Amino acid sequence: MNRNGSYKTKQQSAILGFLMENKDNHVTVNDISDYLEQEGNHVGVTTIYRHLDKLLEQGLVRKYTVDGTTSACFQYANTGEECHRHFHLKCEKCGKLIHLTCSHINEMCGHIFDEHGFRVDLYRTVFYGICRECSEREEK
Amino acid sequence: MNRNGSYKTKQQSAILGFLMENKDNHVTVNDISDYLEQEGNHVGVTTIYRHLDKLLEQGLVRKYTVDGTTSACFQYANTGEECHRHFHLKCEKCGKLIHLTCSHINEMCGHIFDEHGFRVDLYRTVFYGICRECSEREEK
DNA sequence: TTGCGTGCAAAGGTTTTGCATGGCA
DNA sequence: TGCCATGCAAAACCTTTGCACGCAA
Repeated sequence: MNRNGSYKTKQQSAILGFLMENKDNHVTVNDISDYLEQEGNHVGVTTIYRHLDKLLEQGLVRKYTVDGTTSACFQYANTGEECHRHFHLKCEKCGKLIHLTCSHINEMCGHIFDEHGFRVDLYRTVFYGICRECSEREEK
Repeated sequence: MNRNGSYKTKQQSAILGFLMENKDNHVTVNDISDYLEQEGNHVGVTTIYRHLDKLLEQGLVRKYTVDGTTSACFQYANTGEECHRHFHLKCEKCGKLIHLTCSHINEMCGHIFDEHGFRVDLYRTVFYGICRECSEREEK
């Protein structure tokens, strides 16, 4: 980090710190802004966008958009393999976004690639459906 | 169509017509607006957004966000029942929509339901990724 | 001191909402 | 006639850009 003449600043480490704390979830620029504000640590959104752009270039975060949302989602990119198995379930009833780690998914993506030549991008893919709670609520 | 007290209008059929003509590609609100304008058939963007919302609810179009673009993409969706049985791959490079029937996917959905209580709606779910052709093109 | 970092304000773009008018049935 | 549909304008958002000032090294 901090290559070719860039400075270390409080804002930078605050943003990166929040991203790392939430490495299991994606966050929006608003999430970051609100959190820092709440911490009594105001950082302008401009600065947040600019840091995210840099982190993106360095490959330290991933950016994606989830269907049905308007703003971009960012997530700290851990280098572990698990993140390739991390996928998203979106409940169409309550809107809840579920983060799930499951080896079956990985297996299936491998199959799709081997058999059909299509490389699935799990970061971008969201499974729509009905979550357990909403299913149970419906049955009554 | 035209259930519960909705009217048929020129704008409606113009929009749907354009979507159907371009069912192999995704289009943006701007594409629709520009095309209709060019045809001497002005339709306000508000109207386009409202129709797309309705069509989305009825499952007649799909909505995507493709990385690197700012505006949402829409694509006419086949209404055939087969679409409930197979699943969809969307190439992020060329925009192609691939319909695939594969037992692995059903197996995996069964697993997600059994293990995680989440009932996946294959009709609404789209797998994002890169298709074989675009992969091969990239390698060069 | 030097030059990048910051943040406000403003601009640019997409999507939504309010409201008066138009048009289908 | 009774509603829904339409479209303009304006608002609401998200994101980027310009510019003066702040701050790390």
